Amino acid sequence: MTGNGANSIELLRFGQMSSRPRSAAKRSRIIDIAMHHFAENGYHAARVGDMAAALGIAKGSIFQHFGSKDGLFFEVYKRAVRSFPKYLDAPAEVRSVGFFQVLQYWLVRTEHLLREDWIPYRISLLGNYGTDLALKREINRFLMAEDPYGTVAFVRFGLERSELRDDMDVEMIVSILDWTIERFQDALLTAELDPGLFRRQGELPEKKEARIQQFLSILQRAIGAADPVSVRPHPALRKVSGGNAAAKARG
Amino acid sequence: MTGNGANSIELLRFGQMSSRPRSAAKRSRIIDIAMHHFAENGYHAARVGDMAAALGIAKGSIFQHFGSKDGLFFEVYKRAVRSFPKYLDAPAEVRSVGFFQVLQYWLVRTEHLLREDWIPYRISLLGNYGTDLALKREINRFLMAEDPYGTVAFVRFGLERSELRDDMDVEMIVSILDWTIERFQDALLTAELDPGLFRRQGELPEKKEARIQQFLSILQRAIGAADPVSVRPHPALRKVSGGNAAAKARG
DNA sequence: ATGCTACGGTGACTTGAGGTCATTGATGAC
DNA sequence: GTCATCAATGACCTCAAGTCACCGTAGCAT
Repeated sequence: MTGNGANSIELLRFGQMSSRPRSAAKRSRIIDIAMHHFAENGYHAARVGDMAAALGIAKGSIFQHFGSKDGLFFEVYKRAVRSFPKYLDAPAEVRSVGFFQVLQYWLVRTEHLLREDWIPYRISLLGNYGTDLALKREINRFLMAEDPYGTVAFVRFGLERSELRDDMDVEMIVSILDWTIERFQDALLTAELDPGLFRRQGELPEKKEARIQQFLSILQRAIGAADPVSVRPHPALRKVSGGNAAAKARG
Repeated sequence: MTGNGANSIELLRFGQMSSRPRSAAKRSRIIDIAMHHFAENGYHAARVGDMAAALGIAKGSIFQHFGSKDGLFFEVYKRAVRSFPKYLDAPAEVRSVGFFQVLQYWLVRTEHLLREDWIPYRISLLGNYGTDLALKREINRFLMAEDPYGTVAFVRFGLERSELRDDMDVEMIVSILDWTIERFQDALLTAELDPGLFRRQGELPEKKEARIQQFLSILQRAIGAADPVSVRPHPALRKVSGGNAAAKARG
């Protein structure tokens, strides 16, 4: 490489340098290419050697940075998952309608997000189902520690608005949400991405809409407050509901 | 091996012989050992060579029978999953109480079943989360085709007794049940078998009971009929519109 | 400028597990 | 007793993960 000096100056301009400037930049490039390879070929079929070749570097370099293929994938997974929006990133006008409106917003949009950018989604699928139990344990630790979708904050949001049952542990609601949303999304999305990977749900687009509404109504009954219309007028956090999502979903 | 003749005679007594008697018996023995190896070491760490050694046969034999490690694992998985009880295998007196009683019965007992025999459970965990997307696709095809837990029949049972909402597709209820039960069981069980693999739920035994009750109540609200007390023995059992479930949910 | 040091990059090498196949040996039919 | 069939064998192949001794360069001290 000839332009090293220029290179680090350029890096400086992006403010990417910490103590190990070139290291960080290179790691990032590796993760980027690796993400494509994993997404396109799956975990096992993706070869570290190919990634190195695509980057024009030696295979050993990758191992020096990430220790192992698992380690590399873990970094890829974290980046992919962090690139997803959090629940409360929904537009303010949607948030103001309420908890279940936010859910609906994301369920409907997931498909569009997927089409724009299927790679991170595929990575998360691999991390959830297609690698190895040891790695999955790390992944779950990460998900619990970082809560990248902001599920906990989202549930608190719903609780503050009295839209969720307050007679259960927060942990329980969070788990239920995480589980069902994840599976439902997988079922919606993999129909096209990986046909046959999950119990098929609504192959037809218009059916898909109906499924989402059904699913939301189920969730609302499951974890929603008993009477979502009568929001107790708490002086401090009085957010008058714009109605309950399930009622709207029907109409 | 010396007792081949005696061996096949013994097999005859069990009526296990089809056109390929020794083949079937050997396949079975291989699957048995393989199940132990997979369960104890995980999918990747389990070595086909070790299994062959443990069986006192050549590695090539195993490949001749199953084609590949994936193929072998698939057979192991099928056997493991088929060894689990179906929902409606619950005792008649439990069944007669109703759908959710059956669910509770199994949730409470799962732990005991696990302790008696953790190996098939571990295999199903591997199949669900720890192998490879291509294999997982096969597994899901199998689960859909065979419905080894009898979820569909179980849901029909609940519908016939008017204990489940009849305003949703059966498919949807089945999916919800499959997803949540699987994840809930995983969360309950892996706390000890694979610490850190799932969001922890009830580390303490007495908490575990409470979790099960909470979980059941959630499920009941989600997919249960609006008024579970009034079980109407409808002769024609179809389309008894139960009114608005959410409104009555608080009882 | 010059030598020194530390560190990231290199690629040939090792390891080791999945998978193959020509050969062998046993089984059952005639 | 002979032969055809087919499963069992184990030496062999392939191929990708992972290692390591060496090297070149950057940054520093003199």
